[in-house]
Amino acid sequence: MARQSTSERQHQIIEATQSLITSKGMEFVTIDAIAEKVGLTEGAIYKHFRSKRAILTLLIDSIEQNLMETLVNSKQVGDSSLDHLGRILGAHLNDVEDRRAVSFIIISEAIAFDGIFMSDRVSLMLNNYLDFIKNVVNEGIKDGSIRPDVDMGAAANTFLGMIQIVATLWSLDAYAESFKGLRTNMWDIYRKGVSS
Amino acid sequence: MARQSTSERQHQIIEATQSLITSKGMEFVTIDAIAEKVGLTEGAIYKHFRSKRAILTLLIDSIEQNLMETLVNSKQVGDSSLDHLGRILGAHLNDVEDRRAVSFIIISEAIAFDGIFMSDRVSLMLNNYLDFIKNVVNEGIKDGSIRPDVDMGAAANTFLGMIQIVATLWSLDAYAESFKGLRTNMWDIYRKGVSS
DNA sequence: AAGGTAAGCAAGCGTTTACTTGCTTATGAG
DNA sequence: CTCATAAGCAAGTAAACGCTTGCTTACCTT
Repeated sequence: MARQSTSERQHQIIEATQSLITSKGMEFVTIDAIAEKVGLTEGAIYKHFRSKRAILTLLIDSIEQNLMETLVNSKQVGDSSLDHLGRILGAHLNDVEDRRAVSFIIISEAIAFDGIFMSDRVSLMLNNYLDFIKNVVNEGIKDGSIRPDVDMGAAANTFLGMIQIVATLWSLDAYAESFKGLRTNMWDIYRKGVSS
Repeated sequence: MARQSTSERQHQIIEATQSLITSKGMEFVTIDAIAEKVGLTEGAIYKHFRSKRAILTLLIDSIEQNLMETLVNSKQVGDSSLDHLGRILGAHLNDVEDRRAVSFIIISEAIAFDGIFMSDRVSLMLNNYLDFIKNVVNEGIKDGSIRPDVDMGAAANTFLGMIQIVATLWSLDAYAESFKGLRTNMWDIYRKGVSS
């Protein structure tokens, strides 16, 4: 109905896209579906974005930002680096539970989309993420909460793996309930695996 | 050129499909591309399969079979259940290195394809896989190689997570070299996490 | 050798989908 | 109030893709 500015529309459009991905899956993300969700026509979308790729690119930018904010914000005073990792895991699995875990769903799904370009972008995001985790692990070795012979890369990979598999299984709906226990129990295994 | 029987063609077709997925990604898997790879025309594919879905279904059947064979075959005499897990991990990561890890790539990619149906099939496969691992963990608790307070579900999930993340990163080409070390180092973390 | 079965091809159909075009109209600056 | 700007719509284009059709031809059985 009411006309709105491009910046507002852009925001609505990436929100709609995000919502479509989590609720229906990547295959249902068409310009038409996005337009309908926002309350516009297909053509109008192109007043605000040059292409579908541009939409997805901005979406990934926004996801990466959220992701990194989660990483930074979950650190609390008095936490060892190992505690920090535990909180990050908790925060991510919360996102998964709350159906806000586009971050990790998209990793799986976006890969198959738009060929090389998208892969490169997602790959960059993942490497940034892994670098952050590696850094936390490194701090953990310094502050003594993580044993010094742990390989940072392996620790970061395993950590991300735990999150991704939960997101994957959830998105397949293989799940439903068995969540709360899982979080504690997976963390228990990881913690014992890396703590000194 | 030469005519061939449906059973042979079916085999060639799922091989070609598998190869397309690993080399180019799910988006390049079209009937036309498959046909070209096999050396046929599009129409001829439909002499051997009712639909694209039928091709993918048979492919997943074949993948599941390979997967389960790997699980069973990697057990060696004298191995504890924990050792068995270690060998399974090794076998899977070998597959990833050898670009034969369709099993895990497809988990990510096929989800986005063909809606609910495919998801259900993949979900079933994953649950079968996880059940097997849970069982090995359970045996490990009995034979004393795994500590008794480890949650079987969490242990199985974490295990699968390690494999999937490596496959994901590899398929994104975020990798290349840093592989050999990773295998040992990830296993080191996992082992310490679950062993008694 | 004959005939039927089924593998194969070339062409086309119908749908989906990203994107474009030509026009209308709301909005905000001067 | 005026008018340029840009948001929006309806309709259309072109390409991709799954699948079908009508016909041909290789192969196996008898």
